[in-house]
Amino acid sequence: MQTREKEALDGETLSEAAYKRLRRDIIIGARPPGERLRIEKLKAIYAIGPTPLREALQKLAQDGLVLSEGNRGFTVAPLDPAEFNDLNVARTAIEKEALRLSIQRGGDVWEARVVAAAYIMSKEDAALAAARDSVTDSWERANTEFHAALVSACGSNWLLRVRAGLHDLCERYRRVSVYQKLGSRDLATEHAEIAEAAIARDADRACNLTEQHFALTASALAESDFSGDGRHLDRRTA
Amino acid sequence: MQTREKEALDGETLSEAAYKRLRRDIIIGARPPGERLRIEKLKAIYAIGPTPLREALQKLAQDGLVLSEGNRGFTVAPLDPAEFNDLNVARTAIEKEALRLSIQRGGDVWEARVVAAAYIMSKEDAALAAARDSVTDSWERANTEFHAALVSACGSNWLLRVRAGLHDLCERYRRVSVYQKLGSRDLATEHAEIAEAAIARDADRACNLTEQHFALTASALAESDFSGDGRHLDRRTA
DNA sequence: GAATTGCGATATGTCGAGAAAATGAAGCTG
DNA sequence: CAGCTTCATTTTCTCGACATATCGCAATTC
Repeated sequence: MQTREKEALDGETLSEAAYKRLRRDIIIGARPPGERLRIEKLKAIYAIGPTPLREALQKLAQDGLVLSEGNRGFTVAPLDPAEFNDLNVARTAIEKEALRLSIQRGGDVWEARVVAAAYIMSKEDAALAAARDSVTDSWERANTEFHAALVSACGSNWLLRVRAGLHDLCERYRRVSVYQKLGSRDLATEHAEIAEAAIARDADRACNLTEQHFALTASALAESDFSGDGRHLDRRTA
Repeated sequence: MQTREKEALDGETLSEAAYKRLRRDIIIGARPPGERLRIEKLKAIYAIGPTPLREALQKLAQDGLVLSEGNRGFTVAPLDPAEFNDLNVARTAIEKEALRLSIQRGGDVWEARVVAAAYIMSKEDAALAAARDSVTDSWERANTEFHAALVSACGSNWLLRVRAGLHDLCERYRRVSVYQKLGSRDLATEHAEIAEAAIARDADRACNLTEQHFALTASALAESDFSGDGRHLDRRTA
């Protein structure tokens, strides 16, 4: 009886724990793009031995969040506008297909989840428009759930898995972008319209809106000049 | 496209070597679906220590070719018809989008590559139709290159990366399927028509043909009863 | 004075052994 | 006889230390 609960918490291997913690730290920007990830340093920070750390880094490299060079160690993947466009093309294609399938196949529980996510999202969008400081984490959570809810009924776990991976890769860019071009966008309306079209089962409209939604983020980001060149910059302004 | 030949071999990490060898062995079926991958055993087979092996297995788990369970080791991912359908939905969506973009953006070198790949493919298709025994490897290579050539000009490295991953996952299924339902298909014509439509810049037709092409493989496989249950492990038969 | 080359220092990659966990079987209890 | 507990075996996971490769620096040579 206790075993189950303890397993879920304690039974996690250090390798998995390191993977999750590193992943999160990279996505939120705690480990800036281009930073070299030396094992000794990470060992001190996370209090984990070299083996689990290496395993975590290999997995992250497979995800595309970390670059692994031959015998030259690991670095946080740099942030490059060109690569984001690239990434966005792939993400948009997958999101549209998943959305179309989801609208086609979704039932009551799907609708309910979308409605609930849209409700939260509207609140977060409003909060973000008002004060753009401490909202990020909860806004990102809401945004993630909002889009995840929309495609959740698509019926293909692999489509969802790929989508989730690309979503996470984009999140790093998004966290840089959202602040900068915030004034000129009406995220609340964009999100509301997408949800509305999805519930109304208007797949074409929902897909078009989503495409525009992603494209706006992409164009906003194209103008951003985040210094993600690959040089190891130690600190960034929070 | 590969890097320097000798350095790539000498400077290659054991971890990478193990990854490549295991990956290939799993895809071609040398390590059957459901097989438990015990470290000690692999150590003996590949003459590599536990650490590089574990790193390779973690990466393969990230790819979806291997399942990694908590403290219970690794197993080759089972082959399940339902999952193949799932996989095929994702693959079809991505392939179609990449193909559309590629047809739109491809230039002379792209056309040349497609023509060349189609030429090889026609020969391999003919050979496969004639004698269905030892053709597999070269046929698979041709098939891989054929479809890769078609989408190569899509302009998004991430789209290609995701596509390649799904392609590899499907290859295991394909290797089981192609033989069984071979008689009822005309692969040569299917491939030729796709290439023709692509060169003619008829994106809609090329996408539709590709979708059918994939769907045929999927339906052929749905009837196959490969024992990918995870049952027949390396357990000695009583 | 510039380029090269050899050497030292740092970091990465790999191995073997030990700790933690799971599996399976025997023994005990009701 | 069934179900639970206990214990031994097997396997996985983690750590520390060694071997190997890379990078920076200084000395040497043309």
